[in-house]
Amino acid sequence: MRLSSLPIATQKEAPADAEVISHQLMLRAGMIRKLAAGIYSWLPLGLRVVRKIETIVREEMDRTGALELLLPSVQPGALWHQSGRWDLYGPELLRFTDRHKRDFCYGPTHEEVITDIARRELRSYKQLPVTFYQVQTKFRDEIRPRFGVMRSREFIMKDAYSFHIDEPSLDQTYQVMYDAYTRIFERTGLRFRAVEADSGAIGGAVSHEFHVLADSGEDAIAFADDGDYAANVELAPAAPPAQVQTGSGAAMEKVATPGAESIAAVSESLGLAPRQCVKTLFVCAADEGPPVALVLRGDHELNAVKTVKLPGVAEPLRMAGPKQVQSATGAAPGSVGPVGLSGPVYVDHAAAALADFACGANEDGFHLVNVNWERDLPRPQSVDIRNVLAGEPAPDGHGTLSIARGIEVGHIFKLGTKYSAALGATVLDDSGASIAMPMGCYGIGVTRIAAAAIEQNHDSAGIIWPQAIAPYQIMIIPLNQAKSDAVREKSEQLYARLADNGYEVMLDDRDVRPGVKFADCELLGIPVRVVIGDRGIKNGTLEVRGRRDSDNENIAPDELDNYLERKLAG
RNA sequence: CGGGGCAUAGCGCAGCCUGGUAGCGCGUCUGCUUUGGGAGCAGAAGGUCGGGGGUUCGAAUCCCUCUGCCCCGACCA
Repeated sequence: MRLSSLPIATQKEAPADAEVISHQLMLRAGMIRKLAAGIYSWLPLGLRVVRKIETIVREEMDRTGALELLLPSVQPGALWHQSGRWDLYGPELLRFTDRHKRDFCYGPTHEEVITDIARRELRSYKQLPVTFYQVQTKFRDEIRPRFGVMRSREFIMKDAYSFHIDEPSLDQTYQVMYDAYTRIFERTGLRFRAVEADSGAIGGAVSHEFHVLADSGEDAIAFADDGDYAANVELAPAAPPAQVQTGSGAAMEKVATPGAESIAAVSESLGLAPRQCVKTLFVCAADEGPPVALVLRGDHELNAVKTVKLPGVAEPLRMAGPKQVQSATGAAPGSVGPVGLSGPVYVDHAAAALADFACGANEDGFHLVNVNWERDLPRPQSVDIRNVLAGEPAPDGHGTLSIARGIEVGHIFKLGTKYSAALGATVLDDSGASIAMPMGCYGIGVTRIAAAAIEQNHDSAGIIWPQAIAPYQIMIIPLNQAKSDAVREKSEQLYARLADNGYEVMLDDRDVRPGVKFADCELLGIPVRVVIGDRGIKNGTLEVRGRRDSDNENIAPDELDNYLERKLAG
C-alpha cells in the first residue's frame, strides 16, 4: 500500500471525548471514525486489523471441526418470547417493529436463532456433537457506551454454539474450545489469562473468561503466581480467616465521632486500623421488606456478584437509599452498625472473626468501640461477600493470589438445556428417547480485541502492534525521494520485492518531511520499518528498526530476509 | 436510568459573565524555500456559533425548549 494513495490523514490531537488510550490512538491513526454513540465505522487500516483477528479465530475454530455459518442479525421477537428472554433481557435489547407491527430485535447474541436451527436440523444423537460458529455484527444498547470500540453498542463477535447428547460430551467440547481459545490468544501475541467466571445473565453453570491483561482493564482478576488458580474477582471465594480474634474483655463503649462518616475518617478519629473497624451497608430486599444489612471489615470491599446470590437480597443488587437506612437504623449511613439491628443481617467471614471492633452506633455522630460478637450482639450467620485481596492464599490451597486488571475478550459457557428445553430442541438417543440437547456457548469479542491489543501495547509515540494482527508488517520510508533518483528506485524495488515475497508492506511515498514519516510509522505501530536514504545507499546498507527497538540497525541488503524472518516470527 | 457537564471551522480551544466586527493553534489549498524526527515565509479557502422559540433596535453571548454528545454510578464480548 502506498501512503500517497491513502486518503485518511493521521491526527496529532485526539478528539476531546476519547478517554482511553486505545480510543485516542485508533482515532489518531485513522483506524475508526465515530458515527453515533457507541457506533463506529472501520477505515481501511482498522479493518485490516479486524480481518487479521477474524482469520486467526476462523482458523482455530475450523481446526476444532466447528462449522461456520451466518445467522441473521435481525431476529423475530417471537423466538425471544419462546425462550422467555424478550421480557428478561431488558432495554439492552434493541427492539423494533416491522411494517406489520411484528416485534423484532437486533441480535445481541444468537442462542435463540441457533437453537431454532438445531431443533429443525438435528434429529438424532448420531448427528452429535456438533459446533456451529459465526462472525457477526451484534448490537447491545449499552446504557453507557464508552472507551471507543472497547465498549461500543455495535461490535463484531465470534459466537459458537455446541450441541450434545449428554453432559460428558459437552464437557469434552468445552475443553476443546478452551484449548482453541488458548491457541487463538497465543497467536494474537497478546498477554492474556483464562479465569473462572460468573456466568451472569446468559445462564448456565460453568464458565471461563479470557482476559487480555492491561492496567486499564475494567475487570479485576485474581490468580496464583505459583499455582493454577485464576478467577474473576467477582467469583473468587474469600476464605474465612484462619484465626478468630479474642477480646480483651473491655466493655463496649459509645464514642462521639462527629463528622466521621467513612471508614478512613472513623479509623483516624478512633485511632484504630481500618481492619479493626466494621462497615455496614444496606441493600434492597427482594420482597420490599426492610433493607438487608451487610457487615464487612473496614478494609474490605463488597462483592456484588456474591451478595446478590444471598436469600432475601433483591436482584439486581441495589444499595438502599438514605431514607431506608434511616428508618432501619435511626441513623444516617455514616453512623450505622450491626448492634441492635432488627432486620436481616449478613456478616462477612472476616468481620465475624473480629473482636473488640468498632462500628457505627446507629446514632448520628457516634460509634461503638470494643464491640464483641455474642457478648454485645448475636453472632449472625457469616458468609462470603467480599472481594479477595492480593496476598491472600489461593482458594485451591496452592500459592498466593495476585490481582491484575483485565479486558474480557472471550467467554465460554456450559449452558446446559436452558435454551434447548425452552425451544424444544430435542433429538432421539440410542434408546429412542427424546432428549433436550445440552449446549455450550463460546464468544470472542473480535473488535474488542483490536482495542485491547492497543491498551496492552503502546507507548508515547503510538500503537505497537503484535505482528500477528498488525495492519501491515513493514513500512518502507524513502528519504529525500523528491530529489534522489537512487532513493526512489531503491524504495520501489524493495517495495515490489517484499510484496512479491508475500509481505504486507507499506511504502511512505508521500512528499513530506522525514519527521512526519517517522512519526506516522510509529503512530500506526507497524512492526518493522526500513529507511532508504542516500547515506545507506552510499554505504551499501539498509537501515532497519523494530517498533519496540530503541536504535536503528544497519544491515547488508542481502541480510534483510533473515532480519524480517526473525523480527516477524510467530 | 439517576447525578454532573459540554455543544463556536476537519481536530484542539478562546470569545459568553458585562449583547454590537467570530478569533487562535493544528490541519487543508496555492507559490517559493527546505528535506534524517510532526519545517520556514507569503497568500487563500473553510462557520446557518447544535435545532426551534422568545427578550432586544441588535443575540455565539440573556431566557425557554428540543436534540446530540461526554463524565461519575448499576450492566457486558
